[in-house]
Amino acid sequence: MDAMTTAADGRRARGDESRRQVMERAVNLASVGGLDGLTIGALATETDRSKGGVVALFGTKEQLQLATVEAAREIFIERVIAPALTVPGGLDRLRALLDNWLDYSQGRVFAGGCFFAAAAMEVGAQPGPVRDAVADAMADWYETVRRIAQRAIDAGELAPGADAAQLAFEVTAILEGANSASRLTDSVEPYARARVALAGLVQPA
Amino acid sequence: MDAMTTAADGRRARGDESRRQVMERAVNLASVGGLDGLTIGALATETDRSKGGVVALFGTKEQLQLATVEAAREIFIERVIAPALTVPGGLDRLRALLDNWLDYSQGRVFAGGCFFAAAAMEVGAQPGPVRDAVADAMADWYETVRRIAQRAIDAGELAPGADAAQLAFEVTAILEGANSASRLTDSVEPYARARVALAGLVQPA
DNA sequence: ATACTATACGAACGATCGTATTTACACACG
DNA sequence: CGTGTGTAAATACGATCGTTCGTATAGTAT
Repeated sequence: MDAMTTAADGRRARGDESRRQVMERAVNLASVGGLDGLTIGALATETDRSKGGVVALFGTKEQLQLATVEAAREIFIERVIAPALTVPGGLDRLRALLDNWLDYSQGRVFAGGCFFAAAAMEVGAQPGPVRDAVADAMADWYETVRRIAQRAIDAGELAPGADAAQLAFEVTAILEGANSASRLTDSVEPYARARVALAGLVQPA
Repeated sequence: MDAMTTAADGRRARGDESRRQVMERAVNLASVGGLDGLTIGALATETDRSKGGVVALFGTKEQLQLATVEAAREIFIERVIAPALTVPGGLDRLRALLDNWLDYSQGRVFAGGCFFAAAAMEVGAQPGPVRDAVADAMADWYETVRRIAQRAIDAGELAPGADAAQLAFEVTAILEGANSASRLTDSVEPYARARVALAGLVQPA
């Protein structure tokens, strides 16, 4: 029993590829119909698989939901956070982060807009592992914004006495507000309003 | 056939009372489990009725959802908007409106926090009459904030050149952000942050 | 008295839900 | 080569979904 079982297993590779394909659909279905509206049967049909096949890959529905949250998290990091980390820390990085988020939401990386904004409202009042996973992801995001903002403050590029946590709250609220309003009004105007608001919140000292 | 059929109909009165009782439960169930998670069977069980009885009162599930949105709207108006309209127009009325909203959300008038914030994220990507009803309610709310803010601007109690629509967007985003964060973190801290943010947005000229 | 309407129930419908079981096949490894 | 394990389908299970139906009761209207 090797501690590191050789990665060259045709079955594992095949299963991983299947999981990847199913997940690609799952995150989009969930971003539209919610994590609860994401059903094993519909997921199987849309990926040309049997229900049993999906169950074999992910187990119970709750495990499927947790895997979906994790997959969405990876996409979010790849699209929003990682590119911002290539920008020098400070105000520029903070601006890049927020721009990335607006592009991610407006560009409908997930069919239903921001996956986590929808998930947070859906499971926010329903205790359980799925809610915890979503709450963790949101806390991570909030903390990322706070940390990057703090660095901009420390660098003297924002008001010296500014409260990074307060700024993170306001900034994330504006972002989510744009996402929500845009979906409900089928308009991109809220994103323009968000950019105006953010310009006011994130400006040189 | 009178144009105005007399209101004194024992059957109507009995039905209206039944509808009222069922709706009282429906809005709370929906605020926790969503408009889709609101099932006829569960609603019947919780109100000690048969499924057929609930169907007789509301018709299809979609009609039940529409009635639920309308009932929530009335409660929202009663708790948030109406009390603010008793305050003299201007900055005071705007502040009263926002305070009422925070009390309404934090006080959990609906078990799951703001009914419309949850409903908007749930049905925002699902076209249909229910989405339209929620969008209407949200547009009304946004317009109410904008109108009251405009009056404060006209009265010279806010920055003269301020854009009421932009202010309404920012203010509602902060409110929803507090509601969402509070639910996910089981904390009232977001409401304090919201009050700080609103104090900055809504301050005398 | 009669016809009509508005609740309300209880039972059943077909569909779909999540899950479990069984079987078949592909590949790894001793 | 044979044994074990992971992938996947097929099938079936009980539960619950939304809806429909038939029936009963109560109140209104003619």
